[in-house]
Amino acid sequence: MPDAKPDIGKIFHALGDPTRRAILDQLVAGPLSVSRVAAPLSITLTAVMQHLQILEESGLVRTEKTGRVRTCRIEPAGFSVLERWIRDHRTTWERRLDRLGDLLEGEH
Amino acid sequence: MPDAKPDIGKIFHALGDPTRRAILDQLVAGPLSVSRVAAPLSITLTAVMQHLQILEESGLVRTEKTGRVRTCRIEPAGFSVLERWIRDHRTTWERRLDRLGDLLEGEH
DNA sequence: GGATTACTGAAGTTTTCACTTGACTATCGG
DNA sequence: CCGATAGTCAAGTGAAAACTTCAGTAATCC
Repeated sequence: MPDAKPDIGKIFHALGDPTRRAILDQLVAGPLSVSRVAAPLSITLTAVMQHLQILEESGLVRTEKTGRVRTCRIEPAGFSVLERWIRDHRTTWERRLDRLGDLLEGEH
Repeated sequence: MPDAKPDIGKIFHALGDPTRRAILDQLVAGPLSVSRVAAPLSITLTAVMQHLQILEESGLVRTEKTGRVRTCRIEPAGFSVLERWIRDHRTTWERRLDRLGDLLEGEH
């Protein structure tokens, strides 16, 4: 099972860590092998793999192994989930703020 | 100091916890006192306060005490920071995907 | 003013997280 | 085939996170 169901909690948790955000920033420039992802980070390869696993489980990254090298790339679908969550929540409270606005306007 | 500087790491961390997302969902319907926020959650008032503090430090929520009751409300500015982060990152990798598309097109 | 309400503060506990070490497996190059 | 390369597995460590309990304090109610 390559990636899991889109769970907004996992996505936020994944993005909560600065190292994982740094990994994403690297991958934005194009797919990379695990060692290449690890190179600029001052932590062990193992730690990087653990981060990649969390990113993959969140649906933000997809990885694929060919031969002995595992290639990691951004999974845009994961970000769509995130975007949708924010859009939904924002419109909800904007509606609420609008109602509040109407209320205040009716007051004077 | 009511709220801190917008730190995307703090925001993601705050949103990573299901209880805190539940609190936000409540506040979307309008401002509430701490006890009212705590009522539907099966944890202690103290725990709720700790969550509220994290939410406030992330800039997603603003609280204000009048008399003996502290009122909590959503802080839309916090969400703007989040929105901007996503938009920025999304456009970055969309540009990358476009370049990739051009590349493939030029190949055959 | 005494009880109640609404929160606050300071511990202490348990779980989860980020990270390491060290041993191990599976390719690839010569 | 042999050695280097690329990644994987299984524990273990230390610190941070999410809770709890319990003892305050400060407003409000009667």
